[in-house]
Amino acid sequence: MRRKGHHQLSFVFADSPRGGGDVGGSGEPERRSWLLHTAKHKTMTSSFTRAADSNRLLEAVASKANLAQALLSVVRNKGAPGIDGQTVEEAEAQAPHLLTELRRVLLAERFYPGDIRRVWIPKPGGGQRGLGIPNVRTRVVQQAVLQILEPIFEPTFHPSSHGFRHNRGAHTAIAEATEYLEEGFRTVVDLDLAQFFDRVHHQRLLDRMSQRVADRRILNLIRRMLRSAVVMPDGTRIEVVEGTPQGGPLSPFLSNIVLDEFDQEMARRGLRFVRYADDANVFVRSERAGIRVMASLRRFLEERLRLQVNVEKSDIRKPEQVHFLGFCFRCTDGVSSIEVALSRKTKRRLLTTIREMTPPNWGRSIMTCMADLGRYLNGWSAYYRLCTAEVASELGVVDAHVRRRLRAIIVRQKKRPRFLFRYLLSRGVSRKAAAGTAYCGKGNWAKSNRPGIVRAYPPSWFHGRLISLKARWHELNPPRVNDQFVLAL
DNA sequence: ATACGCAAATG
RNA sequence: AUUUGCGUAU
Ligand SMILES: Nc1ncnc2c1ncn2[C@H]1C[C@H](O)[C@@H](COP(=O)(O)OP(=O)(O)OP(=O)(O)O)O1
Ligand SMILES: [Mg+2]
Repeated sequence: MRRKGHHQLSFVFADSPRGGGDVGGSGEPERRSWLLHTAKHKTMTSSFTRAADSNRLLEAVASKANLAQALLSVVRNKGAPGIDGQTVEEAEAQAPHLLTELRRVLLAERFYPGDIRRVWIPKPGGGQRGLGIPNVRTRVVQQAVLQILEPIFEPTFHPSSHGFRHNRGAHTAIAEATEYLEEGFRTVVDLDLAQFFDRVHHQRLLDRMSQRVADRRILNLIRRMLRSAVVMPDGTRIEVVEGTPQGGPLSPFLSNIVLDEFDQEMARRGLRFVRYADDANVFVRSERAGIRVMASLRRFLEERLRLQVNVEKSDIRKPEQVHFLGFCFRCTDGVSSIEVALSRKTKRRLLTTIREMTPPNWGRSIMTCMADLGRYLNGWSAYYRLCTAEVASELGVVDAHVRRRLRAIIVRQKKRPRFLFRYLLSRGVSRKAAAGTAYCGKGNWAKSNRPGIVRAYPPSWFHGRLISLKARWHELNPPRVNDQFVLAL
């Protein structure tokens, strides 16, 4: 029962103000420097109210420096406006006024968070994800709370929790998972929660926070923000009894507080696990153990934490079958070493985005296409660089595929076979090879692989103009020599 | 070393 | 929210 409302989608991701009427260049960099300046005294504020048992945490949250810092990061994120329509640019323009106003209203405990705007975006695996976009000013408050509470909770979170945390991420998570597999725990209990953020239990969360946070005013503030009603794209207003908005800067942190209880329980049972947000992988030695662990952990989650397990995503899997953070694992028989490989979904998605970014009917110049592709492939390889060397060698065929897609564009841009023939000659291809490409009588895709065009655009031509996934892997994986890292430049 | 900006990825 | 890569500047 999907509703219309897709037209609002573009609004959410509407990029910042390229076409906007910012005429007077006056003050644009000025107010930014004002923000930077007032955000500077961060060290002072955090020193006197760092302790969790402090009764004056709200003063720390509402300090000018902290609010300025919070506004800066909200502005940097360039998010969409909330239900009050205020954009991040407007908020930045009114920064001095906004900050004093927020400070006043927060300290008086009269901050009104306003409703949350619901926006539907498509999920990668099909279905729709309901984002909750709070007002910009509310996002600033959430960010301000985050900056104060995070240092308090962060040190007590479990080391096997890697999602949304400082100095942790997918790479540390995969590293830890690989360790467990190498130790011989080669059955994976993969647990994913259903609609995780939407089902966070408010009272449970606040109770757990109250064990560490003495200042009740902070808890009341968070409670009020959690209870914000949601306004659907069609205007219907819905009261909220559970969940934390997917789009609030504080939400990921709150979700870690909720699932920290789960981490402690798994640790208490002596389980080896890696958790990233609502995706938990538990490593056991046998399938029998896996079945037992799956059942008991599921009971714990559903009965104690009141969270529902997503039965479609959750299962007991062999390392080759898992899809964890985009990776899967390969156990070479006998040897203890584990290969980190691209999961099937990841491979498929890589190829489809390459295909989408290189349409045969590309209208602009081939160089802009290669620039776009380069940006994408560069970021892609930065993330997937931690796959093992064996996998990296397979990336060579992807590179070749990319080159062929680009050659197909070049071929098509020459419209007629005769033009292509002459163009190939001009690039120094022999008459025979040029004719074999231009007049082969096949389609552009077939032509893109023929010797004529390949000789006009050989791999060496692409070298330096377009990044190669395989080459990037070798650049990014630090070449190690005798326990010493060598850095060029 | 710090900070800003762009990009990719995970959830 | 976090991470990583690149660029710029002090
Ligand atoms: N684009 C996003 N913006 C903000 N939060 C997100 C985003 N994607 C994921 N999250 C957060 C909210 C989700 O509840 C949580 C877990 O993600 P995910 O498992 O993919 O979806 P889900 O748990 O909400 O639904 P599902 O039932 O499909 O598992 O991560
Ligand atoms: Mg989930």
